[in-house]
Amino acid sequence: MSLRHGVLGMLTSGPASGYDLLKRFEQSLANVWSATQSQLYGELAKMADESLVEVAAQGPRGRKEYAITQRGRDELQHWMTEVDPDPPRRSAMLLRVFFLNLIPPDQAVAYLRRQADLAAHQHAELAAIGESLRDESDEETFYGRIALEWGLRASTLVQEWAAWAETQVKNATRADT
Amino acid sequence: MSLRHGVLGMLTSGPASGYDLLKRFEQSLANVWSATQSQLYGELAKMADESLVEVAAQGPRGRKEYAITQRGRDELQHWMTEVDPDPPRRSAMLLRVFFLNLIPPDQAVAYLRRQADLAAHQHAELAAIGESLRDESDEETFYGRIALEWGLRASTLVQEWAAWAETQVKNATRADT
DNA sequence: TTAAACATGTAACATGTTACATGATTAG
DNA sequence: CTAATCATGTAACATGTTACATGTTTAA
Repeated sequence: MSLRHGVLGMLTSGPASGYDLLKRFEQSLANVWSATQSQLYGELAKMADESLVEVAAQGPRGRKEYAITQRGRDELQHWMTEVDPDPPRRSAMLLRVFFLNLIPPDQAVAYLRRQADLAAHQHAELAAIGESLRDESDEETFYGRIALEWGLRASTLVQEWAAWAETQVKNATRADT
Repeated sequence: MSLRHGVLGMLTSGPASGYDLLKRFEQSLANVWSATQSQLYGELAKMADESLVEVAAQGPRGRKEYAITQRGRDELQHWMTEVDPDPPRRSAMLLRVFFLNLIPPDQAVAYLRRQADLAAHQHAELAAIGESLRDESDEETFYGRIALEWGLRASTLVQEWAAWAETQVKNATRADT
């Protein structure tokens, strides 16, 4: 149920339409909580039903600007301070690692290198976002930078871990023969 | 569509029933790919329809032992070597970080400390699993250990990052006044 | 004899993805 | 005038969770 909290959080910086929200999810939240257009419109309707948001204004092309209500603020507050985040329960990358014994060691090594490469690319992308934030000063982006730092460290971790794993596989292979 | 690949991977070490598979998912795969009983029975039925697995034997209490077929092995091989794993698209923990500006700095710090604590607990649990694997020798557990090492490093990362973030928040707060 | 473990299956519901359908407004 | 952007909505389908329903076998 975190999509709604993402929406509520976005609405704290001002009213927005479903369309606006989609852009914001794609831009700033893409790496943290993805959402599709379809999901957003559906969730906004449900949240309006439950009075967590309300239609504050209408615009051209049937545009509906939603604003967060007090109930919405309360719900967001509660979620922020009293609900522990669920840890991620699934990693497609690690699931494959579990079954790497099913392919020859050289292919396992290729898999690990590929993961390191993907992580390097991700690191570069995140670093670019960091660069683009260079001018923008604090307040608005402060915690965005904190989250960004997590991403930077996580992608470095994958690269280091994959390199370590590669040496493990090679040692084991040599010891085998 | 990775549940089915998890099942296929499990079945490479021999035939198993839905019940067996559930235990194995709970024990060894819990941190990597979770699955419920309901999901497993449903997926096994679908996979049998598609000839990726077959009922190899029946046992007491209506027990059905499924075995992987050649088609299943081919599918698994393809997934392992030719399909890039999807990166995780959602982190409830980081989503909250994005909105930490909505709560007072001392509460934001409390949030970060809580995440560090949770990560420390997770690290301890994983270390215990590592200990329990101490006796068990290679082959079977080799790549499990590699995956475990990822978990250990990831939980350390969260602790270090949270500590760093805490200093950032404190510096910013002091500079503010 | 009775509790725990074994064993399967399904219904209801929540969440998430892709594709389709429709139309208004703006900028070049 | 016409392409891009703005804007909403829904249908179909896939995936995932919780709860219910049912019955057998084994071990204490």
